Amino acid sequence: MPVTVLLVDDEPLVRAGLRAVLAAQPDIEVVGEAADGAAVIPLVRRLRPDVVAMDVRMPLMDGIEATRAVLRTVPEPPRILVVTTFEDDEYVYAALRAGADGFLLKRARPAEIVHAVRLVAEGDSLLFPASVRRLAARYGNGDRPARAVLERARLTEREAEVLRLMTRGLSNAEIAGRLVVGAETVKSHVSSVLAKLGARDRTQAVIVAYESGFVEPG
Amino acid sequence: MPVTVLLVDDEPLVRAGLRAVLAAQPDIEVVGEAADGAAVIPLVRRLRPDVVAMDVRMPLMDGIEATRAVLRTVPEPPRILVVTTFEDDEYVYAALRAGADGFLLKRARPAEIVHAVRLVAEGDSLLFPASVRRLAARYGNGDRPARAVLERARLTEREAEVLRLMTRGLSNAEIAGRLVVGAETVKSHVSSVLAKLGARDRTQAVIVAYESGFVEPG
DNA sequence: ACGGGCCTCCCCCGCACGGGGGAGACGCTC
DNA sequence: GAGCGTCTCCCCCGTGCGGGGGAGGCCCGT
Repeated sequence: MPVTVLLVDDEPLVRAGLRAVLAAQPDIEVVGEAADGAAVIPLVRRLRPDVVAMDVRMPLMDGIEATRAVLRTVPEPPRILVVTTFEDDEYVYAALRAGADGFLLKRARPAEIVHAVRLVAEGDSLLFPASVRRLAARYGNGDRPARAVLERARLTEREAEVLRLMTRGLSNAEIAGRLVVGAETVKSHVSSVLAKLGARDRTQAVIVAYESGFVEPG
Repeated sequence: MPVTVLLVDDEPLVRAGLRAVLAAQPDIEVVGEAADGAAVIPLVRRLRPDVVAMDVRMPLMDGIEATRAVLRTVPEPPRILVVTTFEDDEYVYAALRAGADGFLLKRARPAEIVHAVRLVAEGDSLLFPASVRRLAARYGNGDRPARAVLERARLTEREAEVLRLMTRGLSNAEIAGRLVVGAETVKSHVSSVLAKLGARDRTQAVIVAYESGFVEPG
């Protein structure tokens, strides 16, 4: 049973490119396309794709709104992979708050694109992929509703515990003391957390934890 | 004009100790004492201290509630320095959300105590003092209202900008690229931010930024 | 004219961090 | 019994990070 993907982008060229890259994979099937966010919901209901590759900038309804709409109205909604350009970086965090599961740069190499679709389809998050790391948002005056992204990041109990302590500002050594395990063990868990979250370092992991609602701040 | 301090702790011994340490300083004056949070508000209104050294655990009204009450009801409220024990670590973040300006361990050395009072009185924050670094909260199911602690942390424009980029997960080199300055310059600003926030590393700084409302997450 | 704050950049230095490997023990499912 | 995931710990290694200094230029207020 292949991964089914719905492409949403206002540029036919981009859709064609994505289709070409993804359809070349035996385990991925492009089941539909849409040119605007407004058309996404009925398509999702009908096609029930596993993943929606969602462009950010679109004429009628942008990707953020569309993401929010899909997640709010469709039961058992698909994973949302937001497709951005380098210029859209300010939308990254807004999209995360809207409930997106991953980000992908249009200029990413085909292998990265395929990888991202598979990852998100499997329930993992891809919040700071290598190609997005250089991005940063100016603001991101976002939208309140945030889905618990990390719940689907497949963190194990131990990893979640380690992440929680990371969000309290503890160093690896301090975490080791708290959990009464070796420092090498903590490093191991931290590495897993970073990989699963797509974070480069503990700071990015903590940011993801806050933005995704893993911790509730003031 | 010396710094005026109000001591709030249910243990007379602790009050006496704080009084002895602080009164020995020529620039610090202890103007009053209270044994419970419930007695704080009228005392603050009457004495108008610069700093309230507030214990966390107290019989009638704890330090968190008292902090919130003071900041809500008193115009031009004093700075709140929360005095904790090693066991009270779970209250640290709740206190921060309530609007506290700094934290201090009772077991801290006299010089550290004096330093903390001066820092907070000057408007700086002391959120991760050296003596509190080993602490960590389990949860911190806190209270929504959070005062903009960082507004009084005396960050310069540039420092605030650097902190903002830190909260977006950027490395020093990336920040340097964004601001079109040298990497050494960024390091300098980062160090200033860490010092002013009492943070040990950029991760703690980002946590403080989130907890204090410097960034609004999802 | 002088000081003070801010921004900029420089040096040296130690260390925690994170990547890339591997490996043994346990419990689970098939 | 074999396989898998989790948790635990180990190695090496590079480097980004942060502390500790310092220093020059700029604006601003007195």
